[in-house]
Amino acid sequence: MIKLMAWQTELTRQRLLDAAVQEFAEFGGAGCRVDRIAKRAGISKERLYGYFGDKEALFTQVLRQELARLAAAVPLSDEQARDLGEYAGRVLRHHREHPALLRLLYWEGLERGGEAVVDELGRAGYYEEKVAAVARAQRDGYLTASISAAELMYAVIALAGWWAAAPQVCRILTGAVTPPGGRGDAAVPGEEAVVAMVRRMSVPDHGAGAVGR
Amino acid sequence: MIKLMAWQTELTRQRLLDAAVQEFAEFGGAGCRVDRIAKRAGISKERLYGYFGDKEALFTQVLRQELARLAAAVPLSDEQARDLGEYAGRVLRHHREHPALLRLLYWEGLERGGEAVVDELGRAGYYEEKVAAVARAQRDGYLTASISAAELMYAVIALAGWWAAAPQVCRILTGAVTPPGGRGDAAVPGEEAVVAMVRRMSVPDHGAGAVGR
DNA sequence: CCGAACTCCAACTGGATAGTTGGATCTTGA
DNA sequence: TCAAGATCCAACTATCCAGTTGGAGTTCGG
Repeated sequence: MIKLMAWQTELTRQRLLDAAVQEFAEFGGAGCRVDRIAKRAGISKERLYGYFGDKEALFTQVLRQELARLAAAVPLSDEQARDLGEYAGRVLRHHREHPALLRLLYWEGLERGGEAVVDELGRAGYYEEKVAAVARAQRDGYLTASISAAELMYAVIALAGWWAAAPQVCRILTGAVTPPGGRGDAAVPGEEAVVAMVRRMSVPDHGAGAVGR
Repeated sequence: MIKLMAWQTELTRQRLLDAAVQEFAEFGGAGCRVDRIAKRAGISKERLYGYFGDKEALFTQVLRQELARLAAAVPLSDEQARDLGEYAGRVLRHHREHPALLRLLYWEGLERGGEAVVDELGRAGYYEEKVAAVARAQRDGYLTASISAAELMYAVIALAGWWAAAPQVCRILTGAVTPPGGRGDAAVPGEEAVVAMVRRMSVPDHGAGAVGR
């Protein structure tokens, strides 16, 4: 008989995981503190080690779970791929609502980007699907063929998410210099602007484009 | 009489600073190790503390010096602002040749992005100049006016530099999944693609645009 | 009610690391 | 040749932090 896990164990585990996501997103792998995670979760450190083994394993777990979810978070059907700008807008909105995941992605990139990364094959699937959808939209004349599908996806992701990687530059760019000891807010680029930029860059080259008509 | 600094002191200092740039770029503020910096520089740790005080001060120094240089690195005259794509290409090339500085920028963004940042006012100047140049190019009809100058600059910087923030995603996007224990290379987007994307998004809206003709 | 598993907590260990110190050696200007 | 300051180096201290342990309280199934 399999143990039925009555009790709160699943909840406890989840609380720890959630706290870890927040902590890692805020401080990264090198800057985070196990004690802080436990305190944040309201769970004893002993439990954390009981469930996850060690900090490294917990980090890996967090990355695997959250970044796979992130890659799959904003779907892209063939239909939708015909207006990449709209898609970029949705990606931007998603990131704005879940900035922690975006930061997680960047920590992973800076701290471990050189090595093979957690669940690389699995995550690759999500991106491949989207690139393929874009390629089909190009083939059918809804998007320019003068830029590769992968590079169009690159542009979408970069434009929709760069602000979280360098918020200080965004603040400077928009002229919102942080004055007293105030915590400068995110300074996300305007959604309409991102939508417009991606549309303009991806629109078919001339004549009877099918997009928008 | 001012002390003339004969001796190698300036060189010693510079070696330490250079090593610190490399170390910080590689590991960030939380992950770097003072001993490693000293060893990398071939200078004793004692000297490092003699010159810079402590790790925090050294980090601040590195950020101030290198990131101000980075902001000023790729100039943008009014003339050049008329072809933003070409400018994006230059920025990309610069980043590709000095990836350490780009990583420095991202570490700063992730670790300290929320707070007011080193030399924010000084650095703002460099960006303001460029935004202003773009705005003039828009006013004169060389670039679309449908996207704000600041947001166009945002796009240029994001497209030219995002790859270093999330190299793992770039690797996945381009299908170059890291196989053995191999250190996956940077997977920088193609320069022509970036140039093309920025040109397409910034081209004047219709009719007698002055660009490229 | 009992035992097993869950939980807490505080104290502890061990290793890594920031920063210091003292003494030896070398460089340079006078 | 001398003094001052630059450099090295190895050892040292103090702290921080990951991970462990033991004991006590709690909650469930039976």
